[in-house]
Amino acid sequence: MAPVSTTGPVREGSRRRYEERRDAVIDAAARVFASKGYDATTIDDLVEATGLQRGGLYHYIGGKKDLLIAIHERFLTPLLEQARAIEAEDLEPEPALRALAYALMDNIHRYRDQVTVFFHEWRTIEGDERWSDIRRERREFEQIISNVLERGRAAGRFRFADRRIALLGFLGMINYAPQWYEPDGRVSHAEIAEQFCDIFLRGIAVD
Amino acid sequence: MAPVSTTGPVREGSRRRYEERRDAVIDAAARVFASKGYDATTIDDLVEATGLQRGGLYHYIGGKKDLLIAIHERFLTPLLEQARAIEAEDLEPEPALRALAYALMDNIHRYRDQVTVFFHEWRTIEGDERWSDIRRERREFEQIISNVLERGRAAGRFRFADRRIALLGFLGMINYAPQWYEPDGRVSHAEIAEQFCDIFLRGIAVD
Amino acid sequence: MAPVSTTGPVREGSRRRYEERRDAVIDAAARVFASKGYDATTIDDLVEATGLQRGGLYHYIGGKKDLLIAIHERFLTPLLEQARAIEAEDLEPEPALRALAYALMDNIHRYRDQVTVFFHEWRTIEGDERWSDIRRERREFEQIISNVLERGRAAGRFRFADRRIALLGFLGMINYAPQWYEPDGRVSHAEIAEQFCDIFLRGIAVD
Amino acid sequence: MAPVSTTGPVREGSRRRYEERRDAVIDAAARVFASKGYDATTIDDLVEATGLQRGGLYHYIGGKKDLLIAIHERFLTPLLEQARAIEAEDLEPEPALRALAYALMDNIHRYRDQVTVFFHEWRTIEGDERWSDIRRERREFEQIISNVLERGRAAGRFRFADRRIALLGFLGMINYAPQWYEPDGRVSHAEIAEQFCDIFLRGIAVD
DNA sequence: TATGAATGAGCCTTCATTCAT
DNA sequence: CATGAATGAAGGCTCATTCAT
Repeated sequence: MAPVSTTGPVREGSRRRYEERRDAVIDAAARVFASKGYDATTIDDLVEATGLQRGGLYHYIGGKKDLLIAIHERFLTPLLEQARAIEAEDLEPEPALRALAYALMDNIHRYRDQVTVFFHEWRTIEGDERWSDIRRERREFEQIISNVLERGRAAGRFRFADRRIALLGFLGMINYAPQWYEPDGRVSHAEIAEQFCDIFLRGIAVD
Repeated sequence: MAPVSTTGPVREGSRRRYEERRDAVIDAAARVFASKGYDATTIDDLVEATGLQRGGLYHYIGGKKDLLIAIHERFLTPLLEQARAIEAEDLEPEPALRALAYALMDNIHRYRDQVTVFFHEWRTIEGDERWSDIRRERREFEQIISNVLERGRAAGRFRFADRRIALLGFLGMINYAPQWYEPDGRVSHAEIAEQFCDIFLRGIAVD
Repeated sequence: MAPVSTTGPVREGSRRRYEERRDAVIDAAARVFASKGYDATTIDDLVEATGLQRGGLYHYIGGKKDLLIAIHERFLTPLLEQARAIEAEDLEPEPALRALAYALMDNIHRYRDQVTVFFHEWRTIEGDERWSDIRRERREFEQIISNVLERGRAAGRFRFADRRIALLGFLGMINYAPQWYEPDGRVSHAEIAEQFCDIFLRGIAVD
Repeated sequence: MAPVSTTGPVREGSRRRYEERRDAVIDAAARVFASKGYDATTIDDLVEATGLQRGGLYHYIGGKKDLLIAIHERFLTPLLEQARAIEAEDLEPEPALRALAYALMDNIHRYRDQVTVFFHEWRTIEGDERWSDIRRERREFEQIISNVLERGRAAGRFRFADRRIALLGFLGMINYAPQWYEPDGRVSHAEIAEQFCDIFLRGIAVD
């Protein structure tokens, strides 16, 4: 490599390469965790899945548990951004709920491994210091949906005996999907979101 | 007491005591697994939870993994019996679905620990030989619900774009409950089932 | 049972029954030890082999290790008696050696399990206090053979470079038999003893 | 050193070091097994004997049982090579048998611990998949000796009632040696082999 | 950066033996 | 004599992580 380019660009480049590899490690871990479970996965499984060596792996991760945190950030951050964007659009309650359902289902589709991992292993990181951040983000996401429900009710468009129960029913329909959803299945993730919304919205519709 | 009758009752009694203790072990295990997770639970945790010693524990279980099987049977068997009884009653589609929802929610309420454990750890027993039995029972339960949906549609009472998606939406609402349900919460499990049915049944109702 | 006979005969009878059962336990243990090895055999294996229960077994044995001692006494005592009897007969060296070889081979044939067990597991009881007794008996048996060899040499009938090596060669031929001998084999144990003697005696014969 | 050549030798070197240490582990295990017995030897005994720690030990072995296989290969492979070489020399029956006896006794002398271990513990690996390989090698070794006996008989030099019994007598003399042989004893292993051959060859000689 | 040998705590399980009934 | 539940020490093995090279 030429000495001229070593200072600036190279450091940029090496940092980028570092982060690319790190992301590749996280995704590989998500894949393995999703298929065997977190505890049943050994560092050697990750070594095999990443093509790195045991020691090399630790250049990219702090430890096995950190991967769980990283895996979660991987899908929750973009999901929350989408939800905030939808909220900012100030749509009518029905299309807002549909947009949120689609975003969530799209997230499940895109980050299926990551979502699956989190779904099964969140208790593992429950005691971790970063758990509160994750918890806050999840709460915020749920609050955005809850707000839409409330807006619909206030506008006389939605009705339900208990808003929280309605919210949890809505979330349950979609969040249960990682347990059965298959990317190449008969029904696409977008159609699933649509059909769930059809049922749920008619279910809470006034009239 | 005549010598003839001594063997019978005594053996009966000791067998009963054995099974009672075994059930107590399984329930204790379910409680601990539900709170710490299966992998994070050590045999010593179970020793502490049961009051037995390490070796004594193994009189009642074949191994740690067997507990997972036993825990599942604990709640799935009565649930399936209830579902079959409901099916045998030959109710109208709407009350049939409500009865099934109630049974499922009641099951979650009663066997909360067991359901929670299964929900998180079923993959651990996926490879086990007894897994196929469990799988079959679960399939049968789902089929019973699916049949109700089909009957409703055939009778012109229900409508949905895809029966399987509707089924999974229904199951998702309820099966997601172990993730948030608290026995002493504001809304009872019966009310939860009722509200979910209100939404879902209106959501798929014709008219 | 009539009260009259309880005093004398009954105690005799019960003691005999006790010893019969004890012997049955020892033989069953020898059979299992011979086939699976001492360490690999569990008390439960013996429970199964004897038809007794765990606790009941301990009425007949002091412990697992004691069985090893008992098993050895089972074959060594009669063997030594035979050897002493042969020695007392004051035969010529050749027939004396043949008689001893036959006695040893007969012993292997009769107490095959016991001999096999001892052959593999004698080190287990090496530290035991009763080991010295066993050792002494074995020494005495070997000494009897050694004496015959010496008598033969003194009489100008046998020749060998080293008496101990000759003795060990002779013992090796026969003692190695438990490793390959099968009771229903083509060649009987008596014929084996005979052929070994044919070879060995010609091998050390003067002229 | 040119970068190109660094990979090769270095890997060679580390592989060699690995194998050297592995052999050291196997020999240490043989020593301990020979003195205390396989079952009575704990992993901690091996830890102490090797200077490694528990986990480090498992870099070199697959498990305790694997050591037994490795220990056997350690002495059987060179023995079989020697036997094949002797066979290839096409010696007269008498010197051929002497050469084989010497090779076997030399093997016992050199790999005393390993032979002792195998002698006592072969049943432990009887069920192992690699057992058939070992069995085959042993059979081949015995067959080589058997062939010599047959050649001798065909040439009118040897006589015996049954070739297999003669073979087993010959093997027994030598194979029994690990039970009593001591390296620093009065008679060397070469002399032992010689004296055994003197007796056995005269024993089966024609004339 | 990369390697992989080494660590050592900790896990699940087995098993000979005891003892209240 | 018989039972079998209970004991508890000990064993083989795994695995996340470290660190000298």
